[in-house]
Amino acid sequence: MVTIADVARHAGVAASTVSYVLSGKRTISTDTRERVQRSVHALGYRPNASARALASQRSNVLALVIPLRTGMHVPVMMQFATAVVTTARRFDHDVLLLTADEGPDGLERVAQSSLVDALVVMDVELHDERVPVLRELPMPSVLIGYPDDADGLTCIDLDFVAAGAHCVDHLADLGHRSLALLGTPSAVYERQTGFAQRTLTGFVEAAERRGVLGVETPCEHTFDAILHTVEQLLSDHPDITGLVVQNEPIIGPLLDVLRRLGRRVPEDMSLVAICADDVAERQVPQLSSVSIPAERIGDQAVESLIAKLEGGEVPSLTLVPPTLTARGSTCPHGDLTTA
Amino acid sequence: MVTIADVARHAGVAASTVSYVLSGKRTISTDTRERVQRSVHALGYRPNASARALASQRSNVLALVIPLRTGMHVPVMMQFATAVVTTARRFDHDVLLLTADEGPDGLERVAQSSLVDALVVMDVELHDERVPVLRELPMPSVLIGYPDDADGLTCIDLDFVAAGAHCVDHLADLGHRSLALLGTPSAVYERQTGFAQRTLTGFVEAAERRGVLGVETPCEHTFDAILHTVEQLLSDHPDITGLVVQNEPIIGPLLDVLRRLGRRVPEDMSLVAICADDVAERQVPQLSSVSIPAERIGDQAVESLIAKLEGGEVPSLTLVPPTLTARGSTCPHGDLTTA
DNA sequence: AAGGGGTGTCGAAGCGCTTCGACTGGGGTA
DNA sequence: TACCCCAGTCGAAGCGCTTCGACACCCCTT
Repeated sequence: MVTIADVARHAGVAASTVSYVLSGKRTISTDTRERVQRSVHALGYRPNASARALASQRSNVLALVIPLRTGMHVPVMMQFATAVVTTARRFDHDVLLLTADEGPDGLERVAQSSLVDALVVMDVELHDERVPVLRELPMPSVLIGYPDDADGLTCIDLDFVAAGAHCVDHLADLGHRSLALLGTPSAVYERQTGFAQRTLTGFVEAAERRGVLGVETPCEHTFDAILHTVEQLLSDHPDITGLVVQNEPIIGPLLDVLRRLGRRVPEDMSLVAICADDVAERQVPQLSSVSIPAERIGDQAVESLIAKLEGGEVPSLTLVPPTLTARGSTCPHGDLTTA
Repeated sequence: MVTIADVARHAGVAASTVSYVLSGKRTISTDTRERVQRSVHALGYRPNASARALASQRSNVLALVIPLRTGMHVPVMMQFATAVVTTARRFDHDVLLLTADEGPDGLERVAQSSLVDALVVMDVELHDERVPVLRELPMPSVLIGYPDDADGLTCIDLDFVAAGAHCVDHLADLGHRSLALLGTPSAVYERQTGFAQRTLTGFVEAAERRGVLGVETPCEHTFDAILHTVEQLLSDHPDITGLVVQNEPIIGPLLDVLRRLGRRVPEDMSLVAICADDVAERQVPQLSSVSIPAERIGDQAVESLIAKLEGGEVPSLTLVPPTLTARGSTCPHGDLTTA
């Protein structure tokens, strides 16, 4: 392995000069700089990450904590992860992958051993036991999602309350008077997962505001569960004509179920999904949907984290406004002129 | 931050003694050991990872290179990633996440800067430009999947040739004489991705051996593409009664397509999938399938890597034998007594 | 001609740990 | 009794880098 001393010798300068050429932290004459750069190239020098981290107290590594929980939709998580890694690399940082099952201890471990400089935590629950740990940790962190008490934290999330409301508004605007929210598996609600709770809140509030019926039910992932849930729903509330779905993996089977029950989409049943755009576009008919801007949120998380590392101030809570794209799964219902 | 010197002072011993207590590399009297351990606890000491890495030339971090390529099935990749992280933690290692789009340079970067001790590389192509780099790198690596020339490498993979053959054998045993392989998107074949190529090879060879018709076609992910592909297939080869599918995301829509075309599964068309068990079990009917033991392969990859780090010898190529589980999507065809 | 202020470079002191060789003292052997 | 050996501990020397203060040297001012 070639060290900074080898480069210094080769270029005929002191090691510290090489360091300053590489970091740009002091002015170096053009002549010296170029000579050093040539030596770096010639020898194929790569700074040793540990030595650098030890001396500078910066590892240039971010921790990314991803959930491995039941009911989480994997492709969306991967989009977050990918965005985080890609953006981290833009800022010359690497990403250490932690799974949520290490819990709060895992955060303490990587933070207190100075393995990482900062943390990105996904899948935050309303009352998350990692939150107090994050508050005490001697390094910045950013949460994707946010707990009940976001004080002293930096959180970024899609505004799921608005997302739930948008769906209701869209359907209500089309004249639908009875709506249902087909949500995530009940385990997700029981964990008090923020995004699920908030969508529900937005859905319920908007339904009230618009004076329409808004019922909600969790839904598991198996075909039978979907079939049973929808049958139950439609027998309890036969007049439902608008469905909001926040549960990506059931979307395909749900369309089958509706077909099997003789409900055409959108003629008999309008449907709005909260899901990634490509999923919505892949269905037949294409689904009206509120998209999940995973890439944007992942980018933003890393950018905020880097800003905090450099001593900048970032807002405590950033809510990304949702956008609804109307596609072929929703259509007007009833006599709109009286609505 | 509390350092090893603080612990040593607190326990009334030398810093090196603390180090030896922690590493177990020299014998320490029970008395001293316990005193040191109490001090470690009392002060909440965590060794500094960079200092440790610098002094010991071991970072205790593995690199995991995951693909972000078109056509890859995300949930399966996450299963690999999860298994790798979990097993790495069992061996007291962490995992640095790299995306494949950093290419060979990314491998060199993390290896030569001593950021990691070893690498796990997923989604290996038959002629992978990262392979020569891996051969030269001064540290061990394990590939999940394997290139044409696996010499000097350590590779682990499901035996996809056998997987393809198993599917054919299963269908042929049931009396089917005309089979088709519905494969991955053509981009995956064009990249010369090992698993896709090998399944194809196994499928073709087995069809030949069994004296049955075996045609193959790639298939994109959109509904229209699936519909078109299947229609084309059935019009070119109307007598096809057995389908092998290696393309997880199309499984749901494919069942729709068959239904729409009036082919009942399994009465009119038997279907074997190469996919994760939970996906197979979620369908109606449940699918006969060859499962992808992602967890087992991920575990095995890390175990081999750790063994190599400790100087052990590991086989160059480990092929995990596939297992086929018959479920409700395959049934006998024709007059079996004459087959 | 003397003084002052940049600019560019160097040397040395750490960063917190591991590891090597050396030392001590107690127990066994000859 | 003299010797040796081993278990247990210590001190010091690094690992490869960053960073601080010091120091030339040159140019400009007065």
